[in-house]
Amino acid sequence: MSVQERKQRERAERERLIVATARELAERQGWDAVTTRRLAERIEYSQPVLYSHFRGKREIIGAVALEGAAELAAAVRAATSTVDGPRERVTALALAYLDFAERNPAVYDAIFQLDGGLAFAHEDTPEPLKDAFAALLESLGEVAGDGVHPGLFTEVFWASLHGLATLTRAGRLLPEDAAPRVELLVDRLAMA
Amino acid sequence: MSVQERKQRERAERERLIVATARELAERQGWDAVTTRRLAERIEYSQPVLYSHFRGKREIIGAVALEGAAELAAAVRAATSTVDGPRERVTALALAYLDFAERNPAVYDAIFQLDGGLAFAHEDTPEPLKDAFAALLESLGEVAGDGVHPGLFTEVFWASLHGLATLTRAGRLLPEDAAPRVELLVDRLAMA
DNA sequence: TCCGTTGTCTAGCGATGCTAGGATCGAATC
DNA sequence: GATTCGATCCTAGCATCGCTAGACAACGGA
Repeated sequence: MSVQERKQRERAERERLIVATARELAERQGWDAVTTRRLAERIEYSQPVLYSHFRGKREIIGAVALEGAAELAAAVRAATSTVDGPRERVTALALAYLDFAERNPAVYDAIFQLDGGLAFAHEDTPEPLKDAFAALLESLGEVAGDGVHPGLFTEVFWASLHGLATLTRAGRLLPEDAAPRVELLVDRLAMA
Repeated sequence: MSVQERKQRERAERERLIVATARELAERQGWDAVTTRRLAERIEYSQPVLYSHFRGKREIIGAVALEGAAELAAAVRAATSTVDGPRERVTALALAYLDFAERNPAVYDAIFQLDGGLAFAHEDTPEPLKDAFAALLESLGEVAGDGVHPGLFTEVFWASLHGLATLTRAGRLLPEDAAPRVELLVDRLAMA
């Protein structure tokens, strides 16, 4: 029994190593640099080992995405928990969200841009993704305004943040004016 | 002289063929299916011919992006030109923008998601891209509100639309609620 | 001590973007 | 009209990609 448990532990540990290495490599050199060969070399195993843990590269991206979604949810909650006032919380949320996207571009891509083979907007959506949306909803639902469904409002606000994040990082928007953009967005969208 | 001119015409014609074929293939089967081999086969030339027109696949994507940007600008102007009232124009703009993204997903990706090797937010940004932004600015600048820079407002509104477009198409948002999302966005962001 | 399972690696497949080098064709010159 | 010469295009190939088959070794249980 104990032998099996040890092997399971080692296997789980190796899986964490794969995900962490993929993430680090992606963050450092971009997802294009995350090839199965390079990844295998970094973890000091051969390529086929990766396929004993994941179906393919997509699933590895998906694993990074889930890990990142949990961190994003935590970051948002941490940023809003210490702030008084609904409107101020929303501002803090927006800044925390954009800050996360800026500091973890590869992870952000894994969550929202790349195909990690994850389901969205269904009941079989992985828990971390639903929880990340829930974290947004907690603060944004307060400022949806009368007669506006909190979920709908959260979707719209989230989409705006997502647009700012991706367009900025893709070089479509200059990062200098990030602050006034957030200010404008919160001023107009948040009621109360 | 006439011989050279004919050759130039034929060359330009072939270049258009390459771009049109790449676009059609991308729209039909996704950008992943647009390989240099398949593209070469479709235009009935060998692969190296592509490289006598473009530096590589990136530049082909860029060419599709420029063509698409011009069409997007035209679509936005067409949708807004026949509408009375600033607010109504903005609603029409938003719907036209999202409609374009939905009906030309591959082209939209080429413009805003993929790396087409294009410069943005600089003075050396290609004209069609600057003009597409200008087309948005024409209608959005009217509803920026007092003391708000029209360019900044346009950026924020555009980012919101971009977020809705990409999240919807990536399966992150359900398409059913598209209409109320737009309504909410226009209601809150547009002043006047 | 032997067997069988489990785990890992080497080697290779088809496909990718891109390029070198030779063949071919047509226009200009004698 | 024959001949050169440059432009144009294609065949063939390189390195790399994601992924997999099959050989091999290591180790627990009989």
